[in-house]
This record gives sequence, structure tokens and C-alpha cells, in this order.
Amino acid sequence: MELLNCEQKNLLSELIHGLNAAKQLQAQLGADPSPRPSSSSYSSCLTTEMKETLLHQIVSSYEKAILMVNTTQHNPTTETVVTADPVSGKVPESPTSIIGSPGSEEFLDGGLSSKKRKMLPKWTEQVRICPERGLEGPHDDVFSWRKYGQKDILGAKYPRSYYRCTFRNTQHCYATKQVQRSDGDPTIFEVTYRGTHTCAQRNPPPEKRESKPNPTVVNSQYDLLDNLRTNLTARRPRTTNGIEGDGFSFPVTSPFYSYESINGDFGNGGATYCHVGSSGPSDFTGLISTNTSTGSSPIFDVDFHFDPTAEIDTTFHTFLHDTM
DNA sequence: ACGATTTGACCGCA
DNA sequence: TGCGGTCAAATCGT
Repeated sequence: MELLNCEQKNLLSELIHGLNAAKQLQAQLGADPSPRPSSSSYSSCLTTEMKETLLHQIVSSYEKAILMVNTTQHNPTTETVVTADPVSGKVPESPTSIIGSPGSEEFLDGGLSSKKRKMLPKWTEQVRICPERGLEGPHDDVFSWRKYGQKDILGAKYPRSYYRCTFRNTQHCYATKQVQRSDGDPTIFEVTYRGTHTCAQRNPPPEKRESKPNPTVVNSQYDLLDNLRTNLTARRPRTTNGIEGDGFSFPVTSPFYSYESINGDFGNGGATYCHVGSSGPSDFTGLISTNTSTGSSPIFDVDFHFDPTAEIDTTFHTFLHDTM
């Protein structure tokens, strides 16, 4: 273990900065349901310009943070760049973020329809393979995949490989990924993930992540944590045709474990301590509680603390690298 | 023997 | 109708 180096501090600083900006924006958006900035009756509300500034700060902070993760990686074989899904425009989610549950309806019929497949979250990573390590294939992520197909793609020099979760049948996990070697640079693989893991792999696998003070992870709380991420999405006012505007989603979801619930759970006004990172609560801890004053769509109060003197587990970085 | 990979066939969508 | 994505039988590796 080593103390945080400068880049790691910068990374966390950017993440915290982005989080704070998001919180401000969320608070303002939550307080101001009116889409008309000029007609707002709330004197404390931010102007549209200020909101845009905050949004810019959030996006900028996360972009910097991601860049830092990419450039400070120690993984000798690969280098990963994450791009948002150009269709949805969403900031990529982690492969381990949980959407849906194995017990939900669409998972009970033994498979997903093509429509439902299309609805699954999708994001792309660009993975560079270190030439001196050979071109044995794209980087390993923390998940176990099984190849189920390969196709020659029109206009592409290299075939595309199709993988699905090894536990598709046993655990009804419908995460898939596609791997396509870049035409321009054969050392770059584009890895497109679709769907999120609902299998047991979403917990840190023993071979990759040490399950130290084993966080108490209950499915429902995982779902709540995912809800949290969803609810932390900065919402812009609806447009005139009633369609939700573009939003910003938090990219950091994977190393996000709850380890202690107090006063029940999120759903009934309780609170849960969380930490980012897998080494223990001291890495980056926070208290998440529901704000029940907002009616049917609960707003989560997030209060994160980071102790700059605390040691940080390098698996956190590896995990971010592998999954973002 | 069992699980993973390969590969041609099939299907849905634009 | 062509293309991308998936299926499933055949094959391979341990």
C-alpha cells in the first residue's frame, strides 16, 4: 500500500468536484420544476447560464477523471478509453452496474426479445493492446465471457466477435459484448458492452478483487444503488413536446458498495453508508439517505467524505480501468 | 465427459 | 434484400 500520489489526489479531487457540482445542480433542478428560466418564482434558483456552467463543470470533471484513470493506469497490457453511446448520448455505465434483476419479468422466459435487447444499456470501450505483449486478444475484464459468434462486417478489415456472459443460462445474466479490432490501428480493439451483469460476477470475483471487509450487498440494495445513480442524473426541463432533455449520468457505479444500513433502507427514509473502492470503507465513504419531501420520485441526499491521508486500494483503479 | 470455440444457418430489422 | 446479431451442431481442448 502506498499513500495517494498526486495524480490519484487529482483524480479524487475531480470526482468530488463533479459530485458537488452535480449535487448543486440536482438541488436546483429539484427545487425548480419550471422549465422557463425567466418565469421562475424562486429567487434562490440558478439562472440557466449558471446551470449550464454547473453541467459543464460536471462533465469536465468526469472527463478529466476518466482521462486520469486512463493515463495513470499501471496495467501493462491495455489502455482503455471509454466513449459514450452515440445513440443515447449517455455516459457509459459500468458493466457491473445493475439494471433489472434476474427475477424481473423479461428474464423469466429464458431469453430477451430483440426489442428488449435493444433497450439494454450500451457503451463502448477502446482498448489498446500493448504490442510487445502480443496481440492475443482484447483485454480481460473482470467478467467471464463465452464466445458465441464471429462475423465479417461489411467494410471492416477484421471480423467482429460476439461474447455473452458465461452464466447466461445458469444465472439468467444477459450481458453481452462485441469485440472489433480497429481498421486503422490493429492494436486497438473496440469493445461494445450491452446489458449489465445480473450474475454473481457483479460481486468482486475472488481472483481479481479481494473481498476484504466483505460488504453487505443485498440485491435490493444494489438495485437501490442503481436507482441512486439514476436519480442523480441531472434532469433538464422537459422540452415543449414533453420529451425529456439530455441528461448527465454518473459514470461511477461499479465500485460502489453499501456496507451498512441504518434506520432501515433507502425506501423508507433510512440511510446507507457506502464506499467507493473495494478495500474498505475508508477509501471513499459516503452517507446516502432519501429525501422524502419530494414525493413519488425520491431524491437521495449524498454526503461523501474522503480522507486524503487514507490509503487507497489499487484494485480500485484497476477496476475502474477494466470496466469503464 | 464436459465446457469452450468455431462456423454455417437462421432471423429480425431497416 | 442485405446486413448485423444470434443460434446451434460440429469440433476442439483439457
